Amino acid sequence: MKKTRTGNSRELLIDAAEAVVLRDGGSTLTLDAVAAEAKVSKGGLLYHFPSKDALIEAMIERLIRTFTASLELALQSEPPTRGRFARALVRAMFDRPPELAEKESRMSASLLAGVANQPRLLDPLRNAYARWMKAVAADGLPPGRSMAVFAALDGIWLWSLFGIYQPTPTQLRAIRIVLEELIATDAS
Amino acid sequence: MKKTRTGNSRELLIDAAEAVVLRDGGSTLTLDAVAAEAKVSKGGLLYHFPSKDALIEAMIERLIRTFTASLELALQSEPPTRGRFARALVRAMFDRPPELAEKESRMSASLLAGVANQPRLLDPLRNAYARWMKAVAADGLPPGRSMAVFAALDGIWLWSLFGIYQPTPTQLRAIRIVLEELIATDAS
DNA sequence: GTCTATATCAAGATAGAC
DNA sequence: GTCTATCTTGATATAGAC
Repeated sequence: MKKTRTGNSRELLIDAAEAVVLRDGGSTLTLDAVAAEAKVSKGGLLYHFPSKDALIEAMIERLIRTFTASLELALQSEPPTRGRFARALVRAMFDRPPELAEKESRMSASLLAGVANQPRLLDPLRNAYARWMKAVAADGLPPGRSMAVFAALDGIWLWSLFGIYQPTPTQLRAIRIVLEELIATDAS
Repeated sequence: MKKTRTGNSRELLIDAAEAVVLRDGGSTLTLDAVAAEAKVSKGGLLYHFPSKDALIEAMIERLIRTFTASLELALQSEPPTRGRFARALVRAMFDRPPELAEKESRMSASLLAGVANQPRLLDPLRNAYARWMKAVAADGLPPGRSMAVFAALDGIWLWSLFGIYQPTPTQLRAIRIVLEELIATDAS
């Protein structure tokens, strides 16, 4: 713990930024709003994050860390048999506390939206996916299965991200069963 | 053809807006840029679309119409057996000319991004999904199958939308086969 | 490290002439 | 229906004091 640095302030500022997005939506993510939320002046904020992009990048990285953590957790309790990674993905997506999932959805949507035109900011996400896709490829199932499961989960995520469609709990259960069968069934 | 109205001008302006987005990205979709592209003044543009939101809404509606049309086409050549809608979805997504798909992806991403904070503008998309989900529910397959297929297609779409991950042709083929088997296989 | 004050700018929208 | 000119706002970022 030698290096406290400015690390803690940064985390607090990211907290504030998240609070703003969750409370008022992504379009209100302005430096003023974040500074106010953190009870800091804009100058103070800009000391830690020299630009708004830097702030957004940090928010994205935190979001990825959070998801990665719950994926790791799910992985640990999966037996190392074929389809392990796919099973962990399914659990990480479906078994997340609903209100947490809802928050992360809104956060993700706002960030994706704010960032879609500056592809560079999505690099951390791209890197994360590249890693996951490697795991998918090494998952031991017949070709395409794990990736199809991954895609389906991301499809549901997309619907929720932009409020495009809200599956009922029954529908979600049905989809989950289909995906789990896809993982469990032997190649045809 | 009695009502020509301002319809044609509107279409030309939407063409221009699309051209701007495709050439320079979504963040450059400004009234000035669209007006310049259409060789019209900003005032002229605003005569037809009283606000930028109105323009974006029209762009979204056109995009939905386009996709709906190719889905209808795919539907027509599918035999009316169980899983018809799911099969049509698969074909509409996979068999689209690649460079067209790429354009539509970029368009969609820019529009989604610009609009994520004003959920009302996504209403046309929500309505379209509501219709499709009805068709999915009536598709005749075991519960969750058609919807899982739909989700998987949208997941791949999401990856492409934001350039998150680019599946190889081999991977795409493998996924497609998995999905088609999911549609064709009897309930387990 | 944090603050205030200010520069700068881009963009949406309005008004009114033609 | 289309144009020019202008208003207004809201946001990023900088400069420099404390």
